[in-house]
Amino acid sequence: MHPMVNDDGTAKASTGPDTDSAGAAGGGKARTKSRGRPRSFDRETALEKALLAFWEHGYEATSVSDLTRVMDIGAPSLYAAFGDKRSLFEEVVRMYGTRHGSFTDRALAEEPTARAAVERALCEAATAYTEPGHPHGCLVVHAATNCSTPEVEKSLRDRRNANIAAIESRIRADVAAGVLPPATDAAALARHAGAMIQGMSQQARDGASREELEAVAEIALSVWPRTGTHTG
Amino acid sequence: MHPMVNDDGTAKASTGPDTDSAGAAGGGKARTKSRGRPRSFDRETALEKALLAFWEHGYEATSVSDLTRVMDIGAPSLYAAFGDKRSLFEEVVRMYGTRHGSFTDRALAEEPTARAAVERALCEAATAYTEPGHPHGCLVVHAATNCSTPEVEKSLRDRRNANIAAIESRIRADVAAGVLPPATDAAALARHAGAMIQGMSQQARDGASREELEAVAEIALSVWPRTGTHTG
DNA sequence: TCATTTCTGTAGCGACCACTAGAAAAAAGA
DNA sequence: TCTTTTTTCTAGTGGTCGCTACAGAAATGA
Repeated sequence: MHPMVNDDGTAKASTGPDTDSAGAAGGGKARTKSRGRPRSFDRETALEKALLAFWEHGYEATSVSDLTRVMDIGAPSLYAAFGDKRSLFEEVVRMYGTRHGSFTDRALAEEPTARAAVERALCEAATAYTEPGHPHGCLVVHAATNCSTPEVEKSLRDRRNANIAAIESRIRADVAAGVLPPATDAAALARHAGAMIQGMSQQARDGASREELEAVAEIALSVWPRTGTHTG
Repeated sequence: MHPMVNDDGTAKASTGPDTDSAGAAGGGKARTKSRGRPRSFDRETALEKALLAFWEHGYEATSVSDLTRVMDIGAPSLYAAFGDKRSLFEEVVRMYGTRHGSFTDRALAEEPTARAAVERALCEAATAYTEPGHPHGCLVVHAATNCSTPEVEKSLRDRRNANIAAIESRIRADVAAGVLPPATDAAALARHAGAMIQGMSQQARDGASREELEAVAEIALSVWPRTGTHTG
């Protein structure tokens, strides 16, 4: 009845037996074949379809009936495989995070300075938010604003604020390392970058092209002292 | 049956007679007393309540039953006075525009330079978006994202893009007047300001304080050459 | 007083919402 | 083959959506 998380990290409602399951004392994923009727659809493919639907229309405006149509499965199959609508959305958000929404984290981890990381993040935002093949803008920014389910709204807001906190922490590290001047207002600079990314996402939704967003990003970047090693 | 616009500029469904109405040849608003049972609520007060509800929860997530509750009127009264839900929302957006959402237009009209206008707009945005007594952020930005009624979504998007176009046109005027260098990318600079305002609105929704937004605005303003006369 | 006009409350319309009971179908194990 | 397990399809559940028919209430004009 209740959703659970199984060994491949995905939330499921009733996939996998409710009994002691695989590898209670064994070696993990020994069970390769389940026992009953096999699923007639590919779970990940269906999840991708759900991602596109939620990305385009948001959590509330995407009805279960919309979902079953684009995923091409019946409602009972959806509920059996993904739990309820909220669990499905949470799983969609997780997939979005790993596939489309991790460029800022990657930039913060891989670039040598905060300045270079933000430069790369803004530049990649311009690309990602206008990429063909999926809706424009950021799902985390737009899929649960004005949502009558407060928990869903909060979960996305937490992700947005966590992103800004990560930028701020990277900036503080540079200040501590002497890469940025000690008087740097790390919180404000991080919030500026976050607001910029979110504003660019809104602009992408409103029709701005990649080139236009890149021009915006370049302007926004000029507020940073040029101390990084990443030369755009 | 069909909504109509009467002489005070407000959209109404069946307020005012369908006959030749007041002042077909007379002096305008001669009719002060209507004929039937008088309305038991103040139309503007009810509209303000609707504004707050739509502002907080957005177009879709605010149901007619929510509206009748906060406006403290019955559904038939709502429909008689405001038409359907969409007309009511449009009127709410108009009220929002005149009461809360015109600071950019005012700044563009009153400040001597584009730079000063954007500075004032960003500063007033920080104040307006965090003002107590009403929801944070901008209704035009947040009330109809992920809306399953495309016309409503488009109407707010048009307003956002019109705002940016107005900024761009003000910048072009300064370029033509020699206040800004000829090489200025007016479109990008305007879009940057628009994205900044929208990002600040999102930040306000996500919990940023007025002071935090002002710090962001100050950073964002540093991309402009300091040629204005408005000294913040 | 009475007819006319307009608004208000009740009560409910069909459509859609998220969700599910129950039976048939398709696999594995005995 | 027969049982067990799981998924599928059909057909709904109660609830809410935006919206309205209808009758009574409250005003004006005759």
